[in-house]
Formats: sequence, structure tokens, C-alpha cells
Amino acid sequence: MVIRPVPSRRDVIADDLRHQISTGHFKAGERLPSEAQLATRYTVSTPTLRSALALLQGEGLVEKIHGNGNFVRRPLRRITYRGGVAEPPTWATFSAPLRVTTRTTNIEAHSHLPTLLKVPPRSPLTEVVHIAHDGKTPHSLACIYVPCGLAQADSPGATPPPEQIAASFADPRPPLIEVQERLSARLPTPEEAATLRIGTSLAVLSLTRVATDAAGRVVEVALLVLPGDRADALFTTRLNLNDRTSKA
Amino acid sequence: MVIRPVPSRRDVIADDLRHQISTGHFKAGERLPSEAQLATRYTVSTPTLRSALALLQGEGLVEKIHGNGNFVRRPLRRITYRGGVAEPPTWATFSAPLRVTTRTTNIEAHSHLPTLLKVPPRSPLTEVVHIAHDGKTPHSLACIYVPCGLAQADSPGATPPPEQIAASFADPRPPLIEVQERLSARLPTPEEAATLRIGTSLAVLSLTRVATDAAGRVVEVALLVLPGDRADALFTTRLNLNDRTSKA
DNA sequence: GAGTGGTCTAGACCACGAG
DNA sequence: TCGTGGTCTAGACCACTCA
Repeated sequence: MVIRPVPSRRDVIADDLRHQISTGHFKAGERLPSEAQLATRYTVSTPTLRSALALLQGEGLVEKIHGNGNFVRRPLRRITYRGGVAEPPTWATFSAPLRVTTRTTNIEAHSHLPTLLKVPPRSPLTEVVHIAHDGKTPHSLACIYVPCGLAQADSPGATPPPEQIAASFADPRPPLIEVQERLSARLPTPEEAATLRIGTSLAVLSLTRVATDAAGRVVEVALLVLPGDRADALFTTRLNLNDRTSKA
Repeated sequence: MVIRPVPSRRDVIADDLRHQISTGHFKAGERLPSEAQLATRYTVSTPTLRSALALLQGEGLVEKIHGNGNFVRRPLRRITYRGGVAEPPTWATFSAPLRVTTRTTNIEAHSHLPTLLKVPPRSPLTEVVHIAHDGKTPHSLACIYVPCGLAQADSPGATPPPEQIAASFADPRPPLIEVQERLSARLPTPEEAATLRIGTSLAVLSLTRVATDAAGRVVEVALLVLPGDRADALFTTRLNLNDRTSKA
């Protein structure tokens, strides 16, 4: 028994705009009429109209640019995070590979990092922040934490080759034995929203990846944030038939 | 360079309420002062106060009950969807297993189902809808589609044992060979929000699982919707060291 | 019926972007 | 500077819950 009380003005307007966008009445990249004009057209007040636009923004159909206008978003290339580590997590399988900017700093373990990394609080860590861009629009944010004792040879300072997030997997000194990837959906923090240039009402996929080596040490923790409208995660499991239960 | 323009009143209020909740000044299950009272206390108008509450609602800290009040949410048990099918996707690993209600119907393939299932449009399908409850609060919504030709013996009508979603995996007649799980984050549809009793501003984790058998046929498609504040998905990959690349 | 949240209005004022 | 969106106000009215 689904609740369907009364279509609110906001939903009616959102539906209408959605329809006009999907039918091409408003084309991709085009600027919508100003909010004041739209409010007049629909005979609603500006807050009501804005709440309708907020819905479309949350769906990734509309991009709001302060002081400029509301724009129909070009259909975004969806990028796919491939989980399971059988192959390196690739953003690189795309025709025009994403441009990745990197920043490396040394910090101390704080908040939940000590737990995840199984290190004492305030332990020295190397933090690597990756931001992948597709043209001008950011497509993902990744913060990777590695205990300083296990620092790799790569990424000493300048931008490393933009192949993939986990370059550290390329040459595993202590062999990796387990990778855990935990995913959840939430709204972005204001900082994430600003970094990814998304509204705070667009859901993000939050992924925490913990890589453990054969000695039981946590080699790497990666915190990925993927905007829900332009990224998803894919896990492929093949059953080897003669190796049915890979665990316990 | 993080943008930090001016803390809006909304954010200030939300931060303050968050703090009061986390410090136990407002206790779990307690009803907050009415919106009018809070608006007076913070000397803001009701819409502003409500937008602050909407933030907390989106974080799952506050539950709004129309005509009754705003309540501090009891810390919810997080349920974990285990992907990768090595073991059946269990909700059952919890002390008090979730109660699952089931509804089975026969429908015709529509919208994107034909593509996913690799069947012609309007093919007959069996649709199974599972809703898992933890006490009174819904914890997950699952729609499972099976081509009628491959129908299983179980779930003919009444509630099957609430073990797990994919009972169909228990005895795979044609052996499964691949399971693909695609996850994304988005806001719920109004229907999903009503079914899961969540606000429309709480992000959900949307999971599409496609199981393929050795003959290349799609045995099952499952569409899961998990509220972001009470569920996540976990994928564990073990590297067998002597079997490093399970693919290609 | 009393009190709550849900929706909406008709403005005001500020911050930003482009010319 | 001008037009845009961003934030906020001080109400009004409706819908729901509970006693």
C-alpha cells in the first residue's frame, strides 16, 4: 500500500521539468529560464520552485551555477569502480582516461584511521589524495592512507602516472592476502560537495577499502567518494565450480 | 583549497543539534522540542529550522513523525549485505534475525528488466518482493526477478524461511558461473521512501545483482535498496597467492 | 480540539558571475 | 553594474496524531 497523498506543487513542477528535459525541449548544456521566470510561469513562489530544482539537482539532471543560472547537465559518462582487486581498480579502461591530480602529505593517524589501519593513534601516515577529473568535472575523490613504515617507492611528490588509485598493489612486497571493501550511501559532507562540485543533496557512494597482507598488517586504507550520478561500483564474482567456497 | 564561505544558520543549528544529540543532551528515542520552540530558541524562522532538521534527518539522526514530533533516532543496528556469493548474502548473521515479509507475483518483463535478464520484453517473470524488518523499522527492500521457466520450488506463496534473499542459490540446478553486483548511491523514489519509512533526503544504496549460469542464461536479477543510515555492503576478496588472477 | 509537522507565499537581502 | 542564484523571514493554511 503505497502512500500517494497529494502531488505537491514541487513534485508537479519537478515532473514537468524532468519531462521537458527528457524530451529535449530543454537540451543538454542549455540554460534554463531564471528561477524568477520559472516561478512566474508555474505561478509559485521562488522557494517552491527552488525546491523542485533541488530534486532535479539531486538526480543529476540539473547543475546550478551560482550567479549564472541553472543548466541542463550533459549526460555524464559514468565511471565504474571495479572491486575485487582481481584486476587493478581501473578508471583507465575508458577511451579518454581521466585526469588524476594527486597530493601527498604526511599526517598523523586520527579519528577512525587508527582502528582501520590497526596502528596507534597519532602514528605517522602517508596520505595520498587523488581527484579524478573528466574534462572539468570531478569524477571521484580518493584518500589513501599508508603507514609510513610501509611507504612505497612511488608517489614521492609529483603526480604519479594516472593509471589507477592503488598503485601500491603493483608490486606487493609483503603479499596481500585480503581486501575488504565496504560500501555505503550517504550525502556528501560540505567539503566533499565543494571538492566534487556537486550539490549537497546528491548522494555519494562511499567506499572503504582495507588491504591486509599475509602478516595480518593493514597495508593500505583507501576512502573513496563517488558521486552517485556519475559513478558506480561493480563486483564480479566467478565461481570456479571446482572451488565453490573460497572461504571457511 | 576547501571552500568555507560563511557558516549558514542552517549549518550552525544542525551542528548544535548534532552536538546535543551526541553528548546525550537529547537522548535516544526522546522527542525534540517542537519546531516552533526550536525556531524561537535559535531565533530563526521555521523554514530555516526545518532545513536544519532535514540535514539531521538525512544523516539518520532524527526521525520526523508528522503530527507528533521530531525524535532522536535510536542508534540503528547496521545490517551488512555480504557480496561475492561465497556465502549466501546473509541478513541472518545477526543476533535477532530480521523478520522478512515476502510477496510473490507473476508479472511481465518491463522497462530495463528484459535487458538485464536477457529475455524478450513482456516475457513472464516471477517477482518476489522481500522487505526485511528489524522490529518495526524496515531495513531493506529487495525485488527479485526470475524467468518463469526457471522458477524454483520454494516461495510458492506463503512466507519462506527468512534466511536470506537469494534462496535460489541454495540448490543451483544449472550451476551458477558468474554473479555481477553493481552498486550505486542515490536518493530514494517516493515509493521506496514510503516503503522503507525513510525521508526522501536519506541516501540509499542501490544494488543490482545479476546471476548467470554456465549456459550464459541469466538465472536471477535482484534489485536491492538499502537505506544508507542502516545498511552497507561488504565485499571480501581473498587472494589465494597461488591463484592470483582469477580472471583473464 | 489542541498541538504537531508539511507546504507554501511574497517578499527581503546577500553573494556570485559576466560584461 | 546587473542579473543570477543562495539564504532567510514571518507569517498562512492544511494534514496528521493523539487525547
